[in-house]
Amino acid sequence: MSIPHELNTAVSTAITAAQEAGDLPPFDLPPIIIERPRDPALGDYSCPIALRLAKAARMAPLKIAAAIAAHLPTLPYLGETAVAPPGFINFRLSEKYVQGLTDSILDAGMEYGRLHIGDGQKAQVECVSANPTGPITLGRTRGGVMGDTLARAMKAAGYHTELEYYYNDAGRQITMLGESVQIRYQQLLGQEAKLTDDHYQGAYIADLAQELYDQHGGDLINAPATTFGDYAKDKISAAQKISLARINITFDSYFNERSLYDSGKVWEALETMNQNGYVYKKDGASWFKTTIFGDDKDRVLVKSTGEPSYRMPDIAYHWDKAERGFDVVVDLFGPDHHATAPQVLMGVQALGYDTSFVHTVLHQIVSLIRDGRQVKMSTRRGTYVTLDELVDEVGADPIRYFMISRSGNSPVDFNLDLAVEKSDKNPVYYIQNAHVRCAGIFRKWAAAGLPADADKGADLSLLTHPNELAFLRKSLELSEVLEKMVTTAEPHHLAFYTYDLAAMFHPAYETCRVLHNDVDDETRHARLHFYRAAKQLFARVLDLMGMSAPETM
RNA sequence: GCCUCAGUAGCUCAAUGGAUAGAGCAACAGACUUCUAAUCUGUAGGUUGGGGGUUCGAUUCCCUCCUGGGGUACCA
Repeated sequence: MSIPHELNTAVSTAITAAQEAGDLPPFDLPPIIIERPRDPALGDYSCPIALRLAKAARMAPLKIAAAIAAHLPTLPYLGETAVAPPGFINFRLSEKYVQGLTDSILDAGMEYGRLHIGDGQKAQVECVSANPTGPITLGRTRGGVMGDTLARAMKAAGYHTELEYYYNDAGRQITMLGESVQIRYQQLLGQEAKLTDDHYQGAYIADLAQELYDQHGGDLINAPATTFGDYAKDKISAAQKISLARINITFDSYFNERSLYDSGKVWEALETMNQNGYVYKKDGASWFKTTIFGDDKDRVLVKSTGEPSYRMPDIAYHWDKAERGFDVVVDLFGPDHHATAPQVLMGVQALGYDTSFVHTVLHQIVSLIRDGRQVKMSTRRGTYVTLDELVDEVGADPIRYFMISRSGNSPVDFNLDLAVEKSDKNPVYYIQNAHVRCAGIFRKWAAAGLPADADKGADLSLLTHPNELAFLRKSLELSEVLEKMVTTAEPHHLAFYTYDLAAMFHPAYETCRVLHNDVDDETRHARLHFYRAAKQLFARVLDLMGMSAPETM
């Protein structure tokens, strides 16, 4: 159990004990909150419960705080506990405990920060879910990085987590894809054929047509559009997987939209919604009474052509998720889906399911900045920048970092110049350089012929510099950050935390040298241990973000 | 019109209803015979869009107005 949770319990028992002793009157206990004080000088943790109890207890907050503090059980890792106006109870970790965090980090290794709040629970994160009709765009990339980062955090929190990609291999978009390739193919054969505005314009369409021509010559001239569509979607989907793998996103499962038709799930869902009284016919189409759920108008489920609208299979898909029994499902949607995401959940409710297990995470757009100016992109004209192009230009690590460097509610301005800059202005570089600096110490140590395990059994009480202690205190926060990420489904907390961690590391590196002549052997060994732990911790947090931890740069 | 996101330092953004609203960039002033200065130290910078309300306490919750982005298909 993490320290905030233990403090929570401790405060709770202290209040009960104070009440039994007659130091506090009886009252209903509101939720106890343990937080980090704004000013670290006040302590490591803080509890404002006394302020909240003032009214119910009819006592001055300061007196309540004192009564609680007097009944607190002793906890091994705590130093002093103080009561401060207007009524805070402030907790401070003992220095010995903080110094010992080096061992905690090294013992836990790549499991450091592990939580148990998700133990025994099944979770799913769904993201990207682009149609296999073109390259991965930056918007989908953002959702993918956010989703993958959340999935990593959820695994660290104990959830059995799978990352899923909903593969839209049915419907109108695939039809248009097939026709687009077919038309390009016909053009290669010198036939009169033209793309309309609804077709895909990108150069990759012509490339696919050329591939088919190279393989089959003119033999496909009478083949149906589906022949071209099936070929194109398989090729494009394979390319999408490769693109995403380049930024360390690999999916545990691909869910095919087509399977929802093959299994009859789509029509079964419609029928069930109909039986539950949520569907009616109008103008030859089947409508979903979303207004029952507060929508401003009803929505079409099946078009008058008899073809389901995109909504119908999406509902069936989420119905399937509900039946698969996940305890938590996280769905990531870009700004173009902000309106439709709630409609899908309404559908699941119309099917008789509680949808509170689904967390929809929305994010805003990504724009590229080059030379201080926004890069113009247009999906229609096919002049958008793809994930592959971005990886080619800046590499995977900056993409992973910058895509979670803002709250999903804020747009991301991806600065191409900054992303590759080798200086402290570039947060990616700044963070990774902390790991590099640690690695440098061990390289130098080995080059000097010193024993690799010299820090074994080192006297950790020599780690007394405020910069060292501040870094170690920060290291303890990882599990709290992971918990916040999981409970709020907000991955940006990890990006900020990691930056802060680096900002606490570099001052320690400047002030607490290892190999300098004026450092005595005892201190030298303790510090070597400190940097061993620091290196391990940066490897850990970088891994949680899907980034590399380089030895040199 | 309706839905949604945003409005916080010059700029880009943080801040589970708590203490003096924080970082980075930009600006200014300093620090290298260095385990790579690929960094550090310091200064300055605020009516949290306006106005109400709830609360012991509001950037945070509620109402209202203003401004900007996105969405508002029998496309996905």
